[in-house]
Amino acid sequence: MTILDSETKATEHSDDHGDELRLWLRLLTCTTLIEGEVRSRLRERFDVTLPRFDLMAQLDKAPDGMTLSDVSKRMMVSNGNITGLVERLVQSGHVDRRTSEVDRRVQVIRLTKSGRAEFRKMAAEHEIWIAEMFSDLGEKDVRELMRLLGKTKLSVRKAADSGG
Amino acid sequence: MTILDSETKATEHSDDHGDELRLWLRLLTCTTLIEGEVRSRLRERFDVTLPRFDLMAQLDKAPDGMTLSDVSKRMMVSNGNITGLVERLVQSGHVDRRTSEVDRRVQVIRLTKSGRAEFRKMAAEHEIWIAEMFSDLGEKDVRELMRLLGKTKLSVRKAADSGG
DNA sequence: ACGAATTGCTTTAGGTCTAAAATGAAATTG
DNA sequence: CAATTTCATTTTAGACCTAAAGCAATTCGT
Repeated sequence: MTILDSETKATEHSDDHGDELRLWLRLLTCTTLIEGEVRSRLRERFDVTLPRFDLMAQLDKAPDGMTLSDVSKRMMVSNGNITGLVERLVQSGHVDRRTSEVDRRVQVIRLTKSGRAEFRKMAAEHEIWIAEMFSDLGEKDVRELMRLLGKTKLSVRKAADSGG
Repeated sequence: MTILDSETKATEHSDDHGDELRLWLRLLTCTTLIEGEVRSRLRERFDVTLPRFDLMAQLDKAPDGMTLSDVSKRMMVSNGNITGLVERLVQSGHVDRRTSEVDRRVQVIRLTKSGRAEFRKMAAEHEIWIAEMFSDLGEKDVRELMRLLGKTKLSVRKAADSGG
């Protein structure tokens, strides 16, 4: 993987990138399956969408509130997206939004009392659903998967920073 | 993991589902990172969206064409979604769509000649991007991740079938 | 302090996605 | 064979999402 042997590799070791591609597709399949299942259960059980749940999850971890930029970074979605998402959650009374007094560009949002209560109920069930979906994996599997995905995360970030 | 000790577990081992939740969040992060990077590169390099690329990838593997239902199942997205996606690819000349002569409900779609050529070019680069993103993982890591994600896939499907 | 860059958010245009209802074709059933 | 059901697809209504442009507030360099 150093610069030196990358040339060597390119010639002698041919371009066998199929394994990584298959790995990526499998990773994507797992995520899609879980996400779809969570989405459908959230809808049936609580009549809430996944993005709203995710946003509330971020806010639940931040009792002092977050700025829209914070949320956007944490959720890894675009700024413009958050504006509309928050607007709907404000309308439904789950989220409180106010302009910062220190910097009038900034909107600080936080869960309302009822929003937090409702989220906690959903989160409790959600956690059980997830555990259920991973229940065929032993503790060791979970640890190992966690480790390998951690490594993957770093690897992807490195490639994204250098190449994009 | 047997049926027998599942009861024992439930009582003595409390409800520590945090590990699985963290695992899920990490899995989601990895997928989101890779997907975002691929999306942005496809856009910059080929001015194509990820869903279009994905659909073309499915069609490339099926020289005799696919029905919209086939595509919908393979891509794990809703039927209605495919209709619009295909329509745009037909408009841009990448995909050919015709009604089946055996069953007039069915639409058979396939890549056009130019659509296939264009896809192959994109796919070649795409494969390199993916390999690059996983490049910090050794062969052993890749194999192990593949195995664990396979196990995860089965586990999720089981939970989805029984619980949903 | 003052113009330029930056930052935080919103708006816009357009694509993607879902669930649910609707349409039309084929298969099944009494 | 007519009525019903099933199946493939489309339509609808609405939410989600991005990239890019726009706006307003702040900060920076001088």
